[in-house]
Amino acid sequence: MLQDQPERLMDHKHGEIEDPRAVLKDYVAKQGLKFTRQRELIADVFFKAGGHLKVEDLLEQVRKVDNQVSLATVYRTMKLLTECGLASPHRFGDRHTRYEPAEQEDEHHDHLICTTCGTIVEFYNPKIEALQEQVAKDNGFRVAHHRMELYGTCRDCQEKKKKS
Amino acid sequence: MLQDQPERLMDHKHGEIEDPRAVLKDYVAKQGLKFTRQRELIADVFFKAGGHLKVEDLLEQVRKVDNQVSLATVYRTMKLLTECGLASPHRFGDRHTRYEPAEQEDEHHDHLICTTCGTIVEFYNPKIEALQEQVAKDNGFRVAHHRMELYGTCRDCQEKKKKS
DNA sequence: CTCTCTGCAAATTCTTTGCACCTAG
DNA sequence: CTAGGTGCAAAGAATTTGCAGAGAG
Repeated sequence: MLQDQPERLMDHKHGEIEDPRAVLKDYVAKQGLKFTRQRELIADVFFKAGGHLKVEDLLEQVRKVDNQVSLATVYRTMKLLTECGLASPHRFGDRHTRYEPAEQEDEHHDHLICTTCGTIVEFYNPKIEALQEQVAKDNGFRVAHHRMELYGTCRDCQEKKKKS
Repeated sequence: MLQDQPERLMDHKHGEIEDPRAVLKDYVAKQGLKFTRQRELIADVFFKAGGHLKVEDLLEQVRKVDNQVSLATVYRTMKLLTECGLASPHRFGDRHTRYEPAEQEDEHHDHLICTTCGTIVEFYNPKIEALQEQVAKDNGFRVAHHRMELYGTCRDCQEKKKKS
């Protein structure tokens, strides 16, 4: 099951925001908030990791550097990163919220998820995107965002299953 | 926000299982389980409602008939309906699990969701389905199921927004 | 210095579970 | 009769929040 596995993350990186730390610093300054040691650390860890992490995973990574950081601060910081457009929350098969770096314009992607080993692969298919727009239009909707997730078995897990 | 609104449900029905109550009765018998008053009632209410209900909504409906039924029983029954292939859980933007009648083979559909009024519209687009298969194949995945949700504003809410 | 942050623990929200009584088969 | 089911209340799990002391600007 997807539930509680150590996860292998995708090996492909998607378009990233130039300097997320700077964006955060700016946002924080403009709002009269503070650029704290914890926020810096959490943001750094998050962007280094590259995505699809549960808050708990993030905390674990963060604590390797500073084990005083609390879970609440990680939650609060991820919410802040979401507000300033640097991260976005996702929910896949399990009950945890996972964050990934926010997409740039035209950098949107969808997900392939292996329900056996938990691998998450990103993809982008312009034909599908176009058809989605069409479907929305046909139904009178203006689409703000969407999600598409294909759940199944990855190549490795298919082969392992054959052998056993 | 989608969060806590009274919801308007879709006005279109999709392919349904002939006699869900019979399927449940069968399943229950085969497993040495029991076909109780509560299970019957919950299943009836669920199939009459047609989908996208939160467990809480379901309980509310059920209690109109028998207000002794407990939330726990509704949870347990929906799990049972899921096991016997009559219902499937979904999670949209908010934090509630919603159930909808299970899809028949080739009766799959996806969702358009209005984030203003909560309306959910179902659709099916064979071209998109085919492209999804293709993408999966290209990535070495065998797809078991998928979800696609387009979030945006429905026609009515777009017009209301213009006026105000 | 001041106002925001942080860590902690308690509170919330949704969902699951243990248990004593109840009921379908 | 006798599993299995139900209602209730308590437990869990993920996330949020109140508060008093800590720290950024």
